[in-house]
Amino acid sequence: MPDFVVVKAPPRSTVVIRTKPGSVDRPATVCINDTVPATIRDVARVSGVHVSTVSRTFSAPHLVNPSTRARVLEFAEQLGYRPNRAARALITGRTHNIGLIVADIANPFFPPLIKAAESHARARDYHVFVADTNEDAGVEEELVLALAKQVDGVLLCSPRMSNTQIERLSRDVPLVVVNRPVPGLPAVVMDVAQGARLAIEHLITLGHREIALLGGPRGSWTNREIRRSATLAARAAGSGLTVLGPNPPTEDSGAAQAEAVLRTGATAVLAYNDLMAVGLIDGLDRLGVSVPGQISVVGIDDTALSRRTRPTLTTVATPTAAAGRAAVDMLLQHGDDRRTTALVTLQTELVIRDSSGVRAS
Amino acid sequence: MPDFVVVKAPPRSTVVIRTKPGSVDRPATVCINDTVPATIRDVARVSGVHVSTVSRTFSAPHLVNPSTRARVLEFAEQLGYRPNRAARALITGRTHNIGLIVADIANPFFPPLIKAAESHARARDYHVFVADTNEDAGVEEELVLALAKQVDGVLLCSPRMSNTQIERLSRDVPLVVVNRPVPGLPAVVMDVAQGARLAIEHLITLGHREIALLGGPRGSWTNREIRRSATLAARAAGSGLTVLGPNPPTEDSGAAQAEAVLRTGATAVLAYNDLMAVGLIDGLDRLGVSVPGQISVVGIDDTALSRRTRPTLTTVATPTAAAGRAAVDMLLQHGDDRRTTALVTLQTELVIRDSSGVRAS
DNA sequence: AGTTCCACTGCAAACGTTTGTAGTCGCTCA
DNA sequence: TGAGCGACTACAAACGTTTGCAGTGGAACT
Repeated sequence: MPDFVVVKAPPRSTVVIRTKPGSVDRPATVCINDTVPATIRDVARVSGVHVSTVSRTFSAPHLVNPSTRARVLEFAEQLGYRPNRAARALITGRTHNIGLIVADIANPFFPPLIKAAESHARARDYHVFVADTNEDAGVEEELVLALAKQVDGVLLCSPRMSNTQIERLSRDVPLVVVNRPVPGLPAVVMDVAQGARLAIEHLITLGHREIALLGGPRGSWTNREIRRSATLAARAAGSGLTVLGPNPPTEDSGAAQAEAVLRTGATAVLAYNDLMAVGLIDGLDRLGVSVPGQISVVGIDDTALSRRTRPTLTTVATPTAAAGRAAVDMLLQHGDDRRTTALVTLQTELVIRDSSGVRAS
Repeated sequence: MPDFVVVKAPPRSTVVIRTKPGSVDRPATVCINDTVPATIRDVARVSGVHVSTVSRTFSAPHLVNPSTRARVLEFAEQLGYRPNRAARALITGRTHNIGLIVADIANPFFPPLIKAAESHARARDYHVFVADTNEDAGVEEELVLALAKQVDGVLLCSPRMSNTQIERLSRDVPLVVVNRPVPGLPAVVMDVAQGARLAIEHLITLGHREIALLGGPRGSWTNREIRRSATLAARAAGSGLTVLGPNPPTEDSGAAQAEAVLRTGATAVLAYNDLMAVGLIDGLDRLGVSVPGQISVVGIDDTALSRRTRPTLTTVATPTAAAGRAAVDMLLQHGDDRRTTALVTLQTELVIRDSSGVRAS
């Protein structure tokens, strides 16, 4: 039973009056301050122990006597004490923050990834900075540098930078790359090659012999993979594949390519992502071309969109949430041992819906 | 012309050798360390000035001699020096970070808001923590508390907490609330009342006399506003309005309410948000009810979805990006003067698309 | 020549933590 | 009885900055 009370009162400082002459080193009245947050020092004063003991109560509980610990915790609770992570970071060098850099938050591919990464990180007591580069490599670099001192690592999602740039940055801060393998760095990628192959095979099974590939952005590794794999799969089946692009990975861009797609004479199209596929369907619709009646369209990513369009979209499902979680895990593991490299490849699968159909004769 | 050179070499510490006996206090050879980041102290040593001068070079340039400043900047550049924001925060009390707490990142309402807020904040040299509460008030509170020490303020988007809770939290950290007015706190809200009125009037103009309101989540201020305003508008026109709910603001929930909507006998529905509207349309479709043939459906938010559904969705457009920017502005203004209160109300407008039509006779 | 002022720079304390080292105390064991 | 040990706690330095204060030298004014 502590022989002092906790009251509310205005000014800074925890120690106010000593009523009992006996307790010289512990205040009899404690002043909870409403405006200035309590520090470890306040807790120490009130509970009559040294700050280091309070510190250990939180960061190494097994080193402090259970009864002392209980008392400290009680006062910490009463004072509303919360450790200052910035101060802790200053001395330990670990911030318990991570950075998450994406090309475009509004692109429906990313929110599930962000959500999964954030909740996974928080479950491990990490907070997440989210930043948007607007598909700009320069912004990407600046952002990593700006965040470097505030985080224990950065998740670089679908970066548009060069490998060299990325490697250089990785000397300033641990990096995990998502959606692209970078030699010497941990990365998590989706097996889009497999997905693209499945998509092409699906279209060929439906009788299509001339297929168009609606390409994505220039810097994208995913784009190159899709192209490589689709070309191979088409050739293996003796079908033609016409590649269009590079194009920005947006809905508008997909719509704008509708005429170009028609000119290729293809009866089926594989698009770089759902967004472009949806745009393309709209564009074709405006030209009076029906999907899948006259042309089949397949997307990639299986974003929330794909179930909502009419016709619903056949697409390659990429496990974005799993990728977010995996990336966080790799970052937190590799925090110290930065030399370790690993490449996690996540499987993709084809989701057949209504936008692909048998070739019109 | 500085009489020392900059070379690459492995170990910590900037000062290595003095070749010229004359320059006792400035190193002749400088060791750029690849693994440990340069501190203000390294820059000071190399440029032969005190740390405080280096500090001022960055935080109060007008106080340092232009030529000194130039030299310091040059060496800072060469050493790759970047100020440590955590250390700066520790002493200034300002972190240059803000927190952004949303109910569900994957809800298409939020990404545009997050994107706008992040880019607006970054333009002002602030970084943004994004966190997701999964629509849980408890998580909300915990998150604000956890973030409090690391940020200069928090944007609370569509909070599910009680006003009392929010007010209590606002004593720990400056808060700006989005999508809900809280007495005594700065907030930015959308004029959904106006939007709901416009929607109801639109439906009435189309001949509908029995309208259903598909309500949203319990804690939502927006939900109450919509209900209040829709009721008023319907009554003014002598029409009936049946309110359903509360419901979770999700697509599934909208679909699940399809039968309940039919039972009300309404020929038109106003939904709490686009997500529910889209779900409802699906649900009705599954029951063989056509939209807008038999029932008209109007959403709220004008998310990216609404243009992509078939039929495209008539909906109330809320300026989410503008709300994000406004909230950031208010937070950054009110940082010091927390007593100031302000309520920014953003206009909404009705976007008429294909999901609403004249009442079937 | 002396005074005042200004522009600039150095000094040192502070911010809230962590952590290596050095006690102190009471036990156990020989 | 005294050495040794284990459990606990105090001390103090450190992390990388900012900032009030004091000091310096020189220019301008009287």
